[in-house]
Amino acid sequence: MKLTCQDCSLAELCLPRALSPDDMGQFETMVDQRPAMVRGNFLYQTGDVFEGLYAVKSGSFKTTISASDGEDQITGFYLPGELFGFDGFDDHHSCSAVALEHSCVCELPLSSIDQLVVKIPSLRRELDRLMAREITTDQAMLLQLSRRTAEQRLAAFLVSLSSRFRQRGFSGTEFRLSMSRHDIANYLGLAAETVSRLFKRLKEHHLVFVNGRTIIIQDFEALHRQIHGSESQ
Amino acid sequence: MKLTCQDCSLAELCLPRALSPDDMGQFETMVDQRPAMVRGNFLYQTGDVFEGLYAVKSGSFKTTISASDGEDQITGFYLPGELFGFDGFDDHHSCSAVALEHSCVCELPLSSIDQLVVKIPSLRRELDRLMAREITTDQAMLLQLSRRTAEQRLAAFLVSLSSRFRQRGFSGTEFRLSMSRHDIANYLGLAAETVSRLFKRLKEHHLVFVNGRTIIIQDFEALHRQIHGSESQ
DNA sequence: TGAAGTGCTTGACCTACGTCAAGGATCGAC
DNA sequence: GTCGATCCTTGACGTAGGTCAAGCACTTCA
Repeated sequence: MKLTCQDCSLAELCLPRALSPDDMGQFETMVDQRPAMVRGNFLYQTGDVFEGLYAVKSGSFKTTISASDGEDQITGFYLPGELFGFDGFDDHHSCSAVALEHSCVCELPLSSIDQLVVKIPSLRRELDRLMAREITTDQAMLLQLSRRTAEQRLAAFLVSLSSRFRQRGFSGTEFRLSMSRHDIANYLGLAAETVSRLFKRLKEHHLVFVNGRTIIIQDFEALHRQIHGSESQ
Repeated sequence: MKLTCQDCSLAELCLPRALSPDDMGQFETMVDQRPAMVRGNFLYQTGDVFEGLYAVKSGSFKTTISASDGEDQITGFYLPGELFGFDGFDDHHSCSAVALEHSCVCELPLSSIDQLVVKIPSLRRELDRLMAREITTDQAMLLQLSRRTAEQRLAAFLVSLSSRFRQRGFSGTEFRLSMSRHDIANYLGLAAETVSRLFKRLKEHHLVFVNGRTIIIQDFEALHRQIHGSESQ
């Protein structure tokens, strides 16, 4: 029982957003809905042959690259409506994608992409745009990691999640984290203990109410201010 | 007086590498050679409308994103034969490109790209590949910045430059850095003083001979070993 | 209802690297 | 050649955040 893209609640956010109703009809015949995945399942792994792009339908994912020694590095988190897998366009995936919770994706197979972009030039443009955005967010993250304090990184992380949830029609001030403290720390280039201490401080200063993985943003302005240099205290 | 792609010394490295002789003929009618640039000149700046991709013909470039406060973050260095500007596919450039020395680029205008990829499907595939590689290197850099010590980062930087020079037919063991200590530090998320001290140590341990911007790699193996955990001294 | 596993928090301690400051080397302009 | 400006080096010192260790709070499974 397949849900059409037109009926999907994510239609406005997902890839077909850029398409005319006509084109969308063509588009959705190409999209495969994949079986649901449980927490910890791999959608693909480093080195796997590139087969297509994926859109998160429900749940969430992280992508990781493996450090030759020791622990992996998380390179991104993906929420419903977000497209990922661009790292594979060079034939093989350079990272692995793991479900963070019970999740479901739609696949846009490579072969379909090739056929579709010929018929729908605006799709090609949209894919370029998304790929460029992937580059841009990675580079913004580079700046994060090398020029921001632990406090600023966590603030930026929360603000980013908040705005992505809001865009998706969820609350931007109250949400549940699908990733562990450990994952957050890894992504932000910190130790899990540091993240824990920072959450405590945010809570004490009444910027954010934190209870386990439940987040309620209380002072959005102050959080925003923290991202750049301004001392909070 | 325009040099054709066929006669260019970089033909084997640059974008047309993936093309048949026939296609290359078509390709090179579309490429514009830009006037030479001096050190410090901007090829494009953050926010500029995306006009096309650039291939380094001679010299070198850095790309930077601006931190809202204070100093910019360098996101990449580009050597002869390398293509850059992918960050602009989302309509506007998200970073600035600056010449590090007297340099020259070829431009592949966006309009030409659109025309060409229709006629030459392998070009489209090659562009996708390069864009994916840009994502992959950015993500590798994320790992660098969050999981490696200063020493490991500098070793990785030198090894990367070395192999890129070698690929381009230059010596992989003896080369001149076109960027300042400050730029290297910025790129690697370190202080310039730290980079200076690290070069001193590499020299003392006879891994690399360093004299100003001249680099001679003496013990490639040991340098390689440094990239991953193995303690040197 | 308890036992084991996993994730989170907190404290005590330590170190890699940043910052500040000063001096030396190099380069380009005239 | 010499005067500035820029770049690089070196030392002294401070600190943000890592590491280690222990205890707590869940969830899951029987």
